[in-house]
Amino acid sequence: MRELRLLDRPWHERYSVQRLGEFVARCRKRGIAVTPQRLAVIQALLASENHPSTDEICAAVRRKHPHVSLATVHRILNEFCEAGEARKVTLLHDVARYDGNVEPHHHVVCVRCKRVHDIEMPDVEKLLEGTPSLGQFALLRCSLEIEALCKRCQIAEKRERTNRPHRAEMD
Amino acid sequence: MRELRLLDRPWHERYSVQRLGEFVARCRKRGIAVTPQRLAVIQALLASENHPSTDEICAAVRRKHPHVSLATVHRILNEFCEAGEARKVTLLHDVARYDGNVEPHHHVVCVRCKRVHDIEMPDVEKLLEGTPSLGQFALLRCSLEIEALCKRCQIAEKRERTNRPHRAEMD
DNA sequence: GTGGCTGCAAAGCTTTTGCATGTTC
DNA sequence: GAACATGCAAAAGCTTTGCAGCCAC
Repeated sequence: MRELRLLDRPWHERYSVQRLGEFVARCRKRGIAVTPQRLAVIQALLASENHPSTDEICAAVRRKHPHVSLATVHRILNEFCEAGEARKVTLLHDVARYDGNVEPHHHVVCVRCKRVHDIEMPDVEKLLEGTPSLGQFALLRCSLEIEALCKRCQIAEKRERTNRPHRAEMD
Repeated sequence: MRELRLLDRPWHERYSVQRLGEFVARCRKRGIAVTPQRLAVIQALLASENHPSTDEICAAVRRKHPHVSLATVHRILNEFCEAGEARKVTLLHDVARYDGNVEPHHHVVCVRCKRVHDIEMPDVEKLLEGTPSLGQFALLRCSLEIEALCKRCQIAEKRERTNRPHRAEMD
């Protein structure tokens, strides 16, 4: 399998320009107001090639709008994730979680209740064979995180969707 | 690829018993004192099939040792991770990190400085094809997290290992 | 003009740290 | 007995929330 490669800068550039161009239209469609703060946050987010923390985004935003509050950046980033404008890299970030199983294995995570279960998938480790490094990174090991919905949360989501007046919600 | 499966309880049981049996010997080998608190934590960790938070471990430990402090559980779990007795499921847990790229893609993470870079690996998405669910979990999407060391940290680690162990650098 | 958005400050959580005391080897 | 581990409480981070004022639509 020889498809493993870092996403490069030209790709990133083209993607960002396109997303930025669509941003206002997407907000309108979702009924989200287009404010200077939201524009500044999406710009900072798309400009960054690291995966920035709220603090870093806030610092970038403040270079042009020094008055912007950290709390607002938090609120905006959360909205963006719900709206599909951004993705939280750290699904399980709120509390540290530990695993007594130190053998190589992978995880299924319920995106709603954050329950985690181990899975076995021996072929995944092979993905790294023959690729000791990637750009500046020396590869050590890999683990697959499968996002899922557990039974209990499937039922809860269905109930919520039928009971509650529907927002435009795309999966 | 038909190897995807949840790790089941019998496997977990056997593994835990073995690890627990080796625990004291492993501590001796590493020069870590065997205290009642550390024993209670490793027991709680191996007994759990969820991936418990520090708080949950502490609650489990307190059922037998009501005096144990949450700070101690934190300290012990961190030690266990360094000693290879446990694994932190949430590598990037300290701060929330966001990604402006909402297309399916994967990540390389430097385990030392936590720098993250996007990677493309189209075949990985195919791992889930033909497996809509696993046990109680309805699968949605997956993302591969490759643990690695970036150039800067490779150099830093090498320096640390050859020089005497000074840990005076942070960026 | 109105409903939603923002800034500020305070509160809420999780995790870490300092220090005196207690334990392991 | 010496070095290390623990408990407690306080501090340190990150994130969320309440509320008055402001702005996009």
